[in-house]
Amino acid sequence: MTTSTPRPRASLGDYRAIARALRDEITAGRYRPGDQIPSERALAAEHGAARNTAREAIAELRREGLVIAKHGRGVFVRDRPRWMRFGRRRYSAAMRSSSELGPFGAEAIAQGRAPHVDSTITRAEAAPDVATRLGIEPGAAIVRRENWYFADGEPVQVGITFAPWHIVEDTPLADSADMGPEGIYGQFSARGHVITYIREEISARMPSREEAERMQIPDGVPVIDLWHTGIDAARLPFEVTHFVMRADSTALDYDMPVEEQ
Amino acid sequence: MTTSTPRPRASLGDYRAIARALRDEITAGRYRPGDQIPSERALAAEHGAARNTAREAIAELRREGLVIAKHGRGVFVRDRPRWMRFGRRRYSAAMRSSSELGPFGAEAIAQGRAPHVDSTITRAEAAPDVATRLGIEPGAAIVRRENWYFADGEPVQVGITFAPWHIVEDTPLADSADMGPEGIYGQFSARGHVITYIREEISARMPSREEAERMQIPDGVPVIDLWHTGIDAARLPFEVTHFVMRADSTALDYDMPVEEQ
DNA sequence: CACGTCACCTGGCTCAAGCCAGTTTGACAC
DNA sequence: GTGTCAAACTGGCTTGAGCCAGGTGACGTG
Repeated sequence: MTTSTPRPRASLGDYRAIARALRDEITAGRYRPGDQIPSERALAAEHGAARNTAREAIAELRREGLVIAKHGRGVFVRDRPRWMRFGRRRYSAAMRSSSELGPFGAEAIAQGRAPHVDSTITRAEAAPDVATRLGIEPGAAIVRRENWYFADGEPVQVGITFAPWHIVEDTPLADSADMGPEGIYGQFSARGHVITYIREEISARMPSREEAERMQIPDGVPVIDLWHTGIDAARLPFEVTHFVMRADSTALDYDMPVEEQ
Repeated sequence: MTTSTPRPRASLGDYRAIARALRDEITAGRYRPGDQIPSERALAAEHGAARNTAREAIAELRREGLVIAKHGRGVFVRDRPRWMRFGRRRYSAAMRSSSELGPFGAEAIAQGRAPHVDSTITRAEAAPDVATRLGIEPGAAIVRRENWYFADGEPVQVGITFAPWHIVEDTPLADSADMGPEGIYGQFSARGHVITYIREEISARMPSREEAERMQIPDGVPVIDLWHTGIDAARLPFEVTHFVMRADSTALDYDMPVEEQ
């Protein structure tokens, strides 16, 4: 300690107060999306607090997803990303034939964003998660199709599709990224599996560190974790897809009859 | 500074390293749910770091939802909460008549947890959010039924139901918590609105500070934000409910036909 | 004009110290 | 035995210092 001053107990020195002040200014529109907020050092001076305290206030706003810090550049108010909505209709035949882009591309364009998909296709063995949903034995041969979906160059969701190998064998499903004009469900149709019912299991959680890095998810943004199962007219599951979606830019939207079909 | 020692740059002094070490011990089962992990001071000593650094490591684990800190007592490994699943069936007539508890109570009991609901019923005016979903004018008279759902005494979700006043007038819906044996949808049925379709708009986000406090949501746990609309056989919406659910203990589970009914 | 380089910003992280407020525990008085 | 109260723990928060690394722009040199 420099001197033995009893530390005058700073006037307000509360990181929550600083956070609140900033939050208010942001929500009031004094700082707009993309604007830079004062630096940690400036905030500290302004509030008569230590830099660490200002830093803690900023950490709180980051956790809330209000701001985003860029090393060496500053802290900026987050853009409220545009929402992309997905629901039951993305699987309908109408959607399928109306667009070469698939449901993701169609929604992206509807939101004025440029879609782009990266695919990696491999053969694999069914993990228990997948096997139970497909009604097959764990370890059975499957195809694994990992798709990264980008809007305006930003990754917004990943979907990993699994299907039994005996269904996809000798079709583009087994090894090609190009699903033709009818998309992936057109290919399954051609093999006799018309998507008729879907099951969607939805939860949310914080991304793992790895997911946060690969999807460039800022602090304070959760992900939607969605297991989708495609079921054919014979009530047999033929495909499951595990989606992980940025929750700040994705909403799910379902309408359905209440009673059993 | 006490002296002008050049600070020997701690051996590892990385909060991420400490966090990783702890995380590994937790996932490996060395610390089990409910166990107390070493105190901030002990961790710091153990790793030859400053207490602040150990503290930062713990903060990371809290954000990840792995541990929970109790002031004055210590830091404990979180119990993995049991999941409650909700889906389309909770609105079905079968569910309605089978249980006096409603879908929440039924699911809680299925999970071996004791359900409990707190209700506050008021008359209000429709906010734009609500009005557009109900297809009425903003500001129109509505009933507002706020329900807090508890499992084993812990609040796990809130649902605020809104319905037009002209529908609920002179029924228990307008002012009573007791919905009778058929539950809330039984009451709507009696007024000519049989729930036939539902629309569910789902997203996820971090809880606000206030929500986190009222629902006792630990750090690092997001919430599922669900707008539910009840639609009758004439395709008219008669009720909307805004749910906020702890995402670490709630999953949504829908199965539905792909095509329009 | 192009290109480097360097000062000066930014946030990221750490340290060592200290005060405060909850919680537990055990010694001591009654 | 029962109650009380203080000591010794816990986490919560703050200070002010310092080093590091990324980013930017002015300035100077070729």
